[in-house]
Amino acid sequence: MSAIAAALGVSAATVSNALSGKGRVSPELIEKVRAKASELGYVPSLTARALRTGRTGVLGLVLPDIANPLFPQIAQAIENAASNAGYGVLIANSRGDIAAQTEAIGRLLERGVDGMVIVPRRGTRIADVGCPVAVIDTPSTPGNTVSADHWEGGSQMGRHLAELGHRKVLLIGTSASSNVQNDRVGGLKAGLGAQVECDTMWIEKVEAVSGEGCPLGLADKARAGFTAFAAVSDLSALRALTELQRAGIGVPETVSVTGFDDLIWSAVVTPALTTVRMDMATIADLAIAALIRAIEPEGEAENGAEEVSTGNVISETDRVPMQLIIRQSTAAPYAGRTPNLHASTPNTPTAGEITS
Amino acid sequence: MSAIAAALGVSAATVSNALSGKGRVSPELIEKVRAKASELGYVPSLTARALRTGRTGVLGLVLPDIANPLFPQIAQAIENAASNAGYGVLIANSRGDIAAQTEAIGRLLERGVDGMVIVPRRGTRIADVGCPVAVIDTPSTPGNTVSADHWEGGSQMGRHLAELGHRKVLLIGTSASSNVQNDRVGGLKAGLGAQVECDTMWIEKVEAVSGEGCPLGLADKARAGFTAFAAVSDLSALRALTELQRAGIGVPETVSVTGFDDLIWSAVVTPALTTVRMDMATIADLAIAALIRAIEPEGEAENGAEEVSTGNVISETDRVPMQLIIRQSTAAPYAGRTPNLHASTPNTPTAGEITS
DNA sequence: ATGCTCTGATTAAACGTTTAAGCACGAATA
DNA sequence: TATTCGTGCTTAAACGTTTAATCAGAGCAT
Repeated sequence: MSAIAAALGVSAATVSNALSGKGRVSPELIEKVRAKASELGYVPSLTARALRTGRTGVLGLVLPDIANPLFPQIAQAIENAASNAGYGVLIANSRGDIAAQTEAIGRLLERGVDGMVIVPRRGTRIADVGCPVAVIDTPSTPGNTVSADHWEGGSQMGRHLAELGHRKVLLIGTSASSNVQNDRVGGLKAGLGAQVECDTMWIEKVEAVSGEGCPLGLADKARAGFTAFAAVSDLSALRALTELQRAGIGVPETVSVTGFDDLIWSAVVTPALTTVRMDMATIADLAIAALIRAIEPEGEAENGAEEVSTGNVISETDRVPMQLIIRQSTAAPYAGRTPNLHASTPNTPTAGEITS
Repeated sequence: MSAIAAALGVSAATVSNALSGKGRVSPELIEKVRAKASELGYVPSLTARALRTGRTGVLGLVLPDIANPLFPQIAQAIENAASNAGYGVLIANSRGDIAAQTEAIGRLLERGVDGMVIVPRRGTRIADVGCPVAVIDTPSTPGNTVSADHWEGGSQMGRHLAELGHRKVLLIGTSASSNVQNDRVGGLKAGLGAQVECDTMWIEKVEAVSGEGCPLGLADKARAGFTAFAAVSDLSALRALTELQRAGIGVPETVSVTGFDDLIWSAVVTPALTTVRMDMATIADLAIAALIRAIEPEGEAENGAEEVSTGNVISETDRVPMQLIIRQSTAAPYAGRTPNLHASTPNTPTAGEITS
């Protein structure tokens, strides 16, 4: 920057003003400065700027169990939204335990992030950490900034299943302590309506008894009359799907299987999974926007309130709708009441056809 | 820091020296400074330090298609290794195209990262970017810093299959232009040995003809005598597994299916997938170590070479072994020559057993 | 006693910005 | 004609460190 100033015979301050458009600089000079800057290949030192202004232009992203297959989607969406807004993204993982989570938050704070988005480990509440925080969890948890409307997504899926004619469905979740899973289950039940019988299986509980990775006994359930298995995540859906297939139970001819999140493999397995997808892009946009609103000084806020708020930030809309994606893993139940049984599943050839 | 200096009646420089142990400070004073520092809850300003020293303590991580399900593993391992070494990790995604990749690199550079680890989009070569770079690709590509020994992993898997008695196996990859997939295929062929017949199917090619997500026609292949389907990634393996199951072909009783990478679902599907896992933790450690070696001034390098190198950095070992994980999706072929056919698959009950 | 070296500390500059305050000058106002 | 004002720029301080250079004093050999 001083090089530009020297080359043009002006002061460094003027160059700064010219480039930022803040002070009073003549239009012609601004042009000359711009020209010289790009001629010299000037890139501002974000470090120096950070030191002076106290803002680093970096946001932290803390994720719970990083092994979560949803992570790529989230990270990508956040990174995208942040970099569109001119911010960088520093990652930190709070693998599992709460101690690691607070430690990760501490590390981000030390690096001077201007704010952070946290998708909390299930059940944890984020205390005031000393910088603006956007929490992505589920609308029903207090302190949530923005998230997918998991309840409504479940309800869409429930209606889909009910409309197909299912009257006895098994809901499958992993952990009963997860807010988002509970919301999804709640929505599912609501969408299915009062006239359909449903039961909920929490995988964590059956694994506590029978060991990790144990069979879920889904074939028995099918024999007991369940015609649909609505998992609350695609991973569980995949588990259900393969277990049923292995047992020789046709999906979707005999029973239907559904998931949540539209993970990478959902479209690729046979039969392709019917699922519901969250709109991570707009969730990320909203979260970042809320964060930035808290970070950057409000133009009109003349009086007081100069401090950036240091707690959880809020968004104008805290829930964004999910999208039902109907693929091949759902159909009317084998003994369904719908008359056009086969017509409703044109894309699902029988085993014989698929191998021909 | 000046607060500490004032409280103790010494100069700020002395405090700095005391805390860093660099200058000449009396032991007692060092103690007092330490005490005062923690009493006052002093945290150094990394920004100011960065401005002064020119090093930010931040590493960049640029990932190819961020939707890659391997991403969580990589990100977690890198973040872990970096933060153990006292560095932060800034992420950037080069979704697909090369332009985005160079743009992402540029953004990281602007933020003043001290170095970056790049897992390149398949086929791209990383030019000198102006800071130390660790490339994680595959040992056979030039410029690679460190990576899993994909070839050797393939060879392990090949031997496993050959030992089980398979004599005709189908290799399944997605893209023929991927270096790591080619290495895996090469290793597979070598491990299978000369006496087993094998064919390679590139999914990208069949999808170019039949459309994305089309059936792969694997049942036909099974009927044509292939007894094992060795995919070069777990995603393809999953696709193969479900397609075969759907067609009523038993895995592993009739044919075996294997994958690569031990992704999240591999252990959870039925039958659990036999696969080979890469040791991302030590890969990340090596990459970060190599990077840091290039970044931090060598203690003994008195003369010249003060500049940090600005190109691809090298590691003492460029390949780390993969680990074969044998689960339930592999067994001797139905018509195999091995006499103890059933004894070799104790963990794989038949369909009838699993549903009892 | 004088000069030398070693020790423990201080001073001051520097990193590259931003920004409040000041200054000179010409135009508009009284 | 004297005062005020707006414009276009400069000066200087500040952000919080690090580090080279300097310095005062003590111990020690000459």
